[in-house]
Amino acid sequence: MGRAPCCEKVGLKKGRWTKEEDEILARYIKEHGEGSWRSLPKNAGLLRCGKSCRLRWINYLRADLKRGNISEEEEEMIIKLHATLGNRWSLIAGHLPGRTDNEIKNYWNSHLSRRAADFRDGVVVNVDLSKLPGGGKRRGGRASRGIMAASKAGKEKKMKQKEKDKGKNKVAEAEKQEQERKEDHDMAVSTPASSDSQQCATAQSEEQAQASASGVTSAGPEEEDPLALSEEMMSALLGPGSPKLEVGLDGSCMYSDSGPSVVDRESGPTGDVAQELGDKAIMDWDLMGLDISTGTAADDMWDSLVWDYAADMDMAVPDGGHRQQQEEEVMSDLFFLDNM
DNA sequence: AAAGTATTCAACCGCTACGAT
DNA sequence: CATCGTAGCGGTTGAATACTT
Repeated sequence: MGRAPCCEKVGLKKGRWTKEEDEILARYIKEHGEGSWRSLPKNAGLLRCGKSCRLRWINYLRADLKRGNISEEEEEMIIKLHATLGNRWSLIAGHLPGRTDNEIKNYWNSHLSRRAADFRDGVVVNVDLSKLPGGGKRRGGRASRGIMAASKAGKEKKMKQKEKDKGKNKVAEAEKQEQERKEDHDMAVSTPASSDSQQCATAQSEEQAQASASGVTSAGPEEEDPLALSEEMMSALLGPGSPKLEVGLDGSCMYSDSGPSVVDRESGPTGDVAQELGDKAIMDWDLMGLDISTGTAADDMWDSLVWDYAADMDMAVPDGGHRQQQEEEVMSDLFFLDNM
């Protein structure tokens, strides 16, 4: 015997909520409080299922919801949290007061995932958009929120368009530099993410690429990298009361002893091993077997990230067949590049 | 101005975890 | 322990809309 449906579907309204329905729901919850979603629509006189009511309340009607565009800070937070938590939108939303999981999920899917996907393979392609069919112009489609907001005023619109183009140039410049760097370092090829188990590495790869794309390595001093790995951000990721993270000269992440508490070396957030060095605990971030070596200064961390592909394979993928498969993927990527 | 296309986002759907019985 | 009901989560869908041609 199958389970009874969560709500009586017959005769219930679906689709967009009307203003009247919103008012009824909001008024009812104001009087009776949240909960009992199954009985709520009946009691409130709504022709909706409880699930729909709950969703409408949580995602739209709650008083503490933040309206308006996602700020740069929030966007940065989402990116970092997603790199750590994956698609656990409710958890991510928990770190962003006033934002719902649905909103964040939508924002990710429409704004951020594509950006991430562009760099997912770690193979950054330098493409002259002007040489593409149509001169690389977009063929229709709704503008992003930022552009939409700017389009409210004609002058602002033009200004925003300029900024947009500037951003494109910035990305292209970063890609160009990345390409040059690749030519300089034959082995500096990042690994394509091939499974969920490499999500952390993928996230790292994304961040690397995004940091690159945002001008860390090429932009002038006026360009502030919105996606830079900040100490505050990482500390926030580790939860309240966590010590600050510092990036060591050798690429290891280091907990500063200035933090309010000492991190249990056995249960670091994502690090596999912690070792004592003086009065500091140093985390060697394994990152799912991907070795990351950095340059000599933490400031240049992203600039000088080197993904030692061969070494990774030896260490992380002992299985010969799997290794060969991944090597083929990389070769495939390179072949694709050659034929661009 | 109309048609075509891309994008956004509210809402739905299916699944699962968890508490109650 | 098994079953049921509920809440919550993440994936997906489709209408609305913006933009280009």
